[in-house]
This record gives sequence, C-alpha cells and structure tokens, in this order.
Amino acid sequence: MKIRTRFAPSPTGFLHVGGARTALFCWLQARANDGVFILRIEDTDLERSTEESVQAILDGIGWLGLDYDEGPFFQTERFDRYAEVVQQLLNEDQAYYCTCSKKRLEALREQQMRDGIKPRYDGHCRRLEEVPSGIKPVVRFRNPQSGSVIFDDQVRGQITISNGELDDLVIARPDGSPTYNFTVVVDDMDMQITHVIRGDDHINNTPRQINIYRALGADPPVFAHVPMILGEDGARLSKRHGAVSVLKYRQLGYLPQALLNYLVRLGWSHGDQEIFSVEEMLAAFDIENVNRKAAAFDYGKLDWLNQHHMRNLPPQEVAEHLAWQFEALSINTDEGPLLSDIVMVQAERCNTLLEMAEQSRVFYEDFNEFDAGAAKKHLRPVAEHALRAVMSRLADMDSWKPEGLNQLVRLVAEELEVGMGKVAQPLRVALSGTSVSPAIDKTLWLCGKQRSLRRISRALEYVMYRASQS
RNA sequence: GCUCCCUUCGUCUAGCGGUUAGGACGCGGCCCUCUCAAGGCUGAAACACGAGUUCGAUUCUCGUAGGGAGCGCCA
Repeated sequence: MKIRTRFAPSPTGFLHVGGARTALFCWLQARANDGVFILRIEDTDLERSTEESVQAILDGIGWLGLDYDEGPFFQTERFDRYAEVVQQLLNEDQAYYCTCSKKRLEALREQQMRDGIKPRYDGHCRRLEEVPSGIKPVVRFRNPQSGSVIFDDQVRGQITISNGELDDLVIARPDGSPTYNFTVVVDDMDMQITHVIRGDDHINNTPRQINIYRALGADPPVFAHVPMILGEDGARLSKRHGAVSVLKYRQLGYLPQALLNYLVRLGWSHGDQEIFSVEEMLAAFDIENVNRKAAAFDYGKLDWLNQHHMRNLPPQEVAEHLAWQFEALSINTDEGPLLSDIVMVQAERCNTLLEMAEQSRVFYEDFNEFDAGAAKKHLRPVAEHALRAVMSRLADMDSWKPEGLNQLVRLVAEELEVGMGKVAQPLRVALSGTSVSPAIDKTLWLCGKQRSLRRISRALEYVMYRASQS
C-alpha cells in the first residue's frame, strides 16, 4: 500500500521548530517511500484560528522546502462530512445526545478530583430516551467500557490503555460543530492516511481515536509519536524563550538546509553522521529509529551546522539566501563584488548569513570613521611606508586577483624587512576601518581596485594628520 | 489526585549482557597564522538511585526519585 502521511497544524500561531520537525518527519516518511505528503489545516476552532497563521505556516514549510502533494485541506470546509458521520454514529447507537449542563459537569469533575480519581464523564445521558425541547444537546461518542486499547507506536513501542480510563468524549457541540478527536479520525480515514506522525502530546488521545476508527469500521493507521523540543534551558518552549516561528531562523541568517539538518538530528541519528543533505536524510531516515526523549534546542550546534552548509553548498546557491539578508539590511549590492565571491571568502568566518551580510557591508558601502582602537594601534606614523608602498604597487596592478594581491603584500613586507603583520594590519584598518576582516589579499580583492586605493589614500591622510598633531 | 510517557558527558547522541562507555557541538591546552576565523593535534566531561535476574549489567525486570504529557463543548 502506498504510504500517505499528513502534517495537520492548527492555525492558531506560527510554525515553530517542534511543528517543523514533525512536518519534516512526515515529509521524509512520504518522500523516502515514494508516498504522498498531505497538508491539512485543522481550523475547527473558529475563535482562535486566523488567516495570518495559515499564511505563516504555509510560508514556513515553503521556506523549508517541504512540498506537499495534496492540500492544503481545511477542516472548516468539511463540516457537512463530519455532520454526516456524526449522524451515522447516532443511527448506529455508537453515539448519543447528552444534555448535561456545563455546571453539572463542573461539579462532577470537582467531586472526582476530591475523591482522588481521574475526572471523566460519568455516562449520565447514556440512556437518554429523547432530548427535551428547547435544549441543544452535544453528541458524545459511546466509548467501550471494558477491555483496553493496545497499539504499537513506531517510536514508543507498545502502549496499552484501559478503556476504563477513557470516557465518552464530545464529538459535536450544541451548534453541531465537530471536535478535534473526531475530525482527525474522519479526516485521516477519508484521506487514507497510513502513518500518523505527530507530537507526543497526542499519545493520550490515540486510544480514544482508535476506538472511533473501530466504531466506524475502519483500520487505524500506524502511529508514531515524536518527542517535543525543549528550549535551551531544558524547559518547555514558550513564547518567552525559543518558541519562535521558523521564519525567525531565516531572519537570524540560517539556511533552511542547516535547520533541516539540525532538526533531523534532534532525536534521531544514523551512526556517527552529523551532516546530512536532504538527499542523505531521505536515504537514511527511519521513523522507527527516532528517540523517545524530548531534546533541548542548541543554537551552538545549529551555528556549526549552518557554517558547514554555508561552506559546502554551491556558493551560488548560498548567495541567493545571502541576497535576502542584504535586502533586509537595506544594503545595495549592485556596486561591488559578486555575492558568490562574498560567500566563498566569508563562509568560514561566519556562523550565519546575517553575520556575513553585516561583515560584508564594507565591500559595498564606505565607512564613516576608523574604529578608534584599531586606528590608534595600527594607523601610526610607522605605517606610512607600508601603506605608500602598497598603494603605489596596487595602482599598477592590472589583474585584480587574490594570488597577485597576496604576492604584492608579501613583497612589500620583504622589501621593508618587516613581518606581514606590519603591513597587513595597517592595510586592513585602512580598507575596512577595523582590525578584523578576511585575509588581506581577499579583503583587497573584494574591495576592488578603486575602492582600495581611495581608502588607503584616506588612511594615509589620517596617519599624516596624526603625525602632525604629536 | 489519576493515567500514560521519559531518564548515557553541559547539550545532541552511539550502545541493543562482557567496550579503556564511542562520536558531535561547546569548553581548555598546543600547533598553524597578517586580524578574526577555519584547520590539525590534544585534554577535561556521562550510564539518576536502589533492589533483583545473571558467572557478569549502561543494556533485562521491579521499585524510588526527578522530568514531561494528558485528564475540555482547545487542537
């Protein structure tokens, strides 16, 4: 049978890393097995669902490249179908009307808590003959009262829950709108989902869902409950820390490939391999090898992976993502080096594309003044000879390539009989305004001839001015 | 409170009865070096606890402790 998986977020917020990883696992399970990946929006909560959230989720999985084959389906567009199934269960006496007031339910619950037992519906309306007029009843699923539900979770192994722990859950509200545990089953059944991969906060819902499948005469799918992702401090992700949209990671300068790589390794491993391209994930991923333990998110490792991918992906491809950063920083890159050249030089020196863009601004825009500390240390009178020597030779350069530039700087150092540092550091400050930049030949290369000459000349003026002041 | 789930270096993990408990990130040291990086070498760092089972437990079983989730007319 063809594997069919689905990612079914509710649009009450953005797509965060936990959801993104679940989506990734669903996607991998489908793609690796020539299956189908479906996107379904669970928007039955009219109060909290928003258009913006739907868009944020779509944008998030779009950025990650988790393309879907069917959908997005919206549950709000399937209300007729749910009503039909509710009626079917009612007709078969597998569901019943319940007129219990919320007040009674609350009192019941309080009493049960006091008695130290698990709060659950007591079946008060199980034998209700007819609904009094004027009362809008809810519909409850008639859950089996004995026996237990046993299922084999692909991640957790066998899980057993006694039916005695379950109660008759509401499947339709007074206004007829369906509830979550019911719509999931109807949808997964109708969409012929074979593998339900979701967060482990749904483990407790699974047995009751399985009972509904059985009542409908359908075979339950395979379940796989993946652990959640914790914040860096090991506490649950909350709005306060870490629970941010995956799109935030784009803003922070992470490549989607890096985030996917990080996410797939969180709770899953394949020998000692740390680096995975999407193709490699597809080849090696197996949902059964996913860990049971919740994992803490670690930005440090994400940084490392991000740098790795920035260095190893084709520069041209990374450049496209880098362009997004420059745009976000309002840096015009029309006049200056190719973005792919920036990537080749800067990738190993940065953890994120954001850093890369910020540190490369100097190749596109002039800086206002020298960093005080750097200037004080390196733009001293003794630097004059070196700067002049370099400048005059640069003026004669016709081929502006790193190799030639490197030779040139070395030659100057040799002729002046000083170490490379005595030439490179003043030059670096002259070109970048700071004491930190790529290797000096690369810095010259990226600055370009005109810009380099102009900046060295300006630095010389600064050096002369200082000399005159002392 | 009740039910279910989880527990190897700080973090992510390997391990599937006998290992000097391996790798990765991070951290320390050394080397390289024109700055910052990157790279190379190297060091510190873990089986939550207690009983069993066994010739032998990180590994199997049961407790304890700690953590998480669920117990809605939310999803």
